[in-house]
Amino acid sequence: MEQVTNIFQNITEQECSQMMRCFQAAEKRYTAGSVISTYSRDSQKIGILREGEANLVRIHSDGRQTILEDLHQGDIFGEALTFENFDIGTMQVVCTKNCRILFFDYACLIRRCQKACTFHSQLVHNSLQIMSRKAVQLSERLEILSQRSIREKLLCYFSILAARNGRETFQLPFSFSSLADYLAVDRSAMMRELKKMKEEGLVDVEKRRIVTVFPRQPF
Amino acid sequence: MEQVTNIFQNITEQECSQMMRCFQAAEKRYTAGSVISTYSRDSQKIGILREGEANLVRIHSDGRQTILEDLHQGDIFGEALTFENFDIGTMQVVCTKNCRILFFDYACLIRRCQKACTFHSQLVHNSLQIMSRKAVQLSERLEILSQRSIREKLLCYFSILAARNGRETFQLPFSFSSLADYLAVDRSAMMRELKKMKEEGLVDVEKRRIVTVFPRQPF
DNA sequence: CGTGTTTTGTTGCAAATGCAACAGTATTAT
DNA sequence: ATAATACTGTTGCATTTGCAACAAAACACG
Repeated sequence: MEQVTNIFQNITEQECSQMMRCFQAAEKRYTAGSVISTYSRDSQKIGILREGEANLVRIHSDGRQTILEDLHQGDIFGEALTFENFDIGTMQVVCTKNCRILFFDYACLIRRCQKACTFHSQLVHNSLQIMSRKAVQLSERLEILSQRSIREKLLCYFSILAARNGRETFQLPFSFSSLADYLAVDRSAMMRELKKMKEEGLVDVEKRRIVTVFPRQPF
Repeated sequence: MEQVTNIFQNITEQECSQMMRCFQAAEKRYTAGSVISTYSRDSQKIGILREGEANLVRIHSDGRQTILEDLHQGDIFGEALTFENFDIGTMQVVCTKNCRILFFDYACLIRRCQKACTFHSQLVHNSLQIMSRKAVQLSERLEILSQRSIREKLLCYFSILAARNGRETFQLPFSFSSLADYLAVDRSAMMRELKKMKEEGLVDVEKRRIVTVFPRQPF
């Protein structure tokens, strides 16, 4: 089974452009830092991030704002998908890099158009896939953050990476500083703990190459 | 705009039963503790939790298992939705309470059936809604768990509840013990911090009724 | 090549947190 | 009504963690 990363996956270039006409899709460009606000009351648009990066943020009453999701290439977003039963106006999509975004009517996605495009169910399938993968990714990070200690967080994350790589050796996908952010812990405290773990022979770290030495299950 | 909590929302009883015949849907019952494992290779089923509670868990190679999602009434799940591009076999749905689950073919959801039911797009809409709400809920919890201190976690969660309720007073949706679990902190440490916050006049707590006293923005 | 910037590695110290344990209260079941 | 169970509130203590600060190393770039 193939991984769906793009909402247009398994839809040919030709079908795609046909569909875009059919959907009256429009592509827009945004510069880093700008806010996407094309939400009109009568026609709900959904956006597809073709290029760049953006955040879905909530603006709190006290002025603080928190990032609800970070959107990457291929992600879909829109009032119709996330803003429902939230105070619109408290939610925004903010570009963190220059973005290219494709908009089309949400109604087109869930309903077959008049021309009854055959690839329509593929589109729905892809949307569901993208959204469910996101849920799993979020749950994974939640699982890590709900560990109590730095050591447990590291081990939890490492075991996920190891599993993903199919062996007990793997490459860290980012710097130790970012790792600390990802685990939501203090960097120096994390380094200290990592050192201890090395000394105890739990892991082997050289550069960003990690070798986990998990104790065998006794059973 | 109405909140979608049920995949059959805005679909009449009659349409629903018609659709169920059309989909060859089948309802099954599971007792608390049992594992749902009706995933066959050729026909991908999705499940709808009509009653009860269940967890989507991953079984790690070291025997540990972690909860990826907890499923409640109205949630949808299935290999087609979450298990793709994961090692099936490492993922299970485990009932935590007695459950009533409705199964039908995933293909039916994304593709119109032969009889071209008109309420089909409503079904797709509902599915997308349920899944996107889940993503927002998960992000919300992530936002909370990425706070560094117990105090920050409490305040973050409280401000979400307050915003949700539209005022600075609200009711805790669960016990303090569960709250500690939700925030992934030690219960006694949380009680201690809560007491301090009361003493400092930051919050007012009586039973499960919380009144937040956030300092006014200066500007 | 040199220079400015980011990342890594360390440490002392104060504060926050988890753990264990216990008693009192509320809630539920029998 | 009574027993059993779950929840609340509290405390002492050891440990972990965050914070601040600094130096060395690695990297980026003109």
